[in-house]
Amino acid sequence: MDDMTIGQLAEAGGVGVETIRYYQRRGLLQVPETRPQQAHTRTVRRYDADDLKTLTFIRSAQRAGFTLSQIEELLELDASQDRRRAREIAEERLAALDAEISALQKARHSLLRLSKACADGPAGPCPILSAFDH
Amino acid sequence: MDDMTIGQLAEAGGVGVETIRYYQRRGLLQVPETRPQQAHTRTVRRYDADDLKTLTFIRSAQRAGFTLSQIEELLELDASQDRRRAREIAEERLAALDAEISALQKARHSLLRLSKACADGPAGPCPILSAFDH
DNA sequence: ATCGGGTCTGTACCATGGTACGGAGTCAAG
DNA sequence: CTTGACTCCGTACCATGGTACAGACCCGAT
Repeated sequence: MDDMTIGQLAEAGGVGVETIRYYQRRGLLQVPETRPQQAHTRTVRRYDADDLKTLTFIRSAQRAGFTLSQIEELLELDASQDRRRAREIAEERLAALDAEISALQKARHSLLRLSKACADGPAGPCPILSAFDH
Repeated sequence: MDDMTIGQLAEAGGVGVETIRYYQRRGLLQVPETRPQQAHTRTVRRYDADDLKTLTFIRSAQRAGFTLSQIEELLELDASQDRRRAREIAEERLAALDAEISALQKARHSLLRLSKACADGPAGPCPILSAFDH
């Protein structure tokens, strides 16, 4: 888990190498120092379990609907331990999430009706354009 | 409701004029003929209730998570009355919707836990980075 | 000592879903 | 018959979240 190359980190996090570099460019993941080791210089960067944890967090937060900008803020809050703001953000997203969930559930109902209406056999209507007319 | 200008259609559909033109470019809304009227030519295009219905459908279908390309296909299916394919698409989206809903519900739980953990007062942890660790 | 595969840096490009703008034409009201 | 608002058309630009090079370099195995 510790001391990975970028390729191994990507693999472990289930993303592509380019995605990691992109997160680094955005400032979501920091770029580890390329510490010259012993006598001869070392130019490949190494990543550890903390980096993987951050990466995993980023992906989960994305799944929760946060944008990368918001995730950036969350990572800063984690560093600064600003619990008030953290809570605020969580609750905002929570409210948005509830709205999204109920919108999706409405859509789900409409699609279910549509799918039934368009059952096989030539009879009856298959009113695509009216599918969402409540 | 009938015989609107593009601005009125946009207003009625709750979108911007540019959005309508964009949908036209994408082929989701057709561009009405600029029928020369009586003696003097008429160059502004006119829209009717059917156009509004299509526009409304597009927005609803978007809310249901369809992409504009999929919506394009749905509009074609509506024209051709291909009920088998229509049903297929509806059911695919339905399955995706169920997956999305349950992902959002998981996220919701995580955020709820986070928001509670980050309650005011200095005590206890506020583990942002671990918020989604199951 | 060399070869293949991974890494590094920078820059370019992609899809999606719009949004903005310029310059010309048109339309209805005063 | 002019003015102001709206339309038309083309083209350019935007944000988001990546993805794809190219041209170096480095590193471990053979």
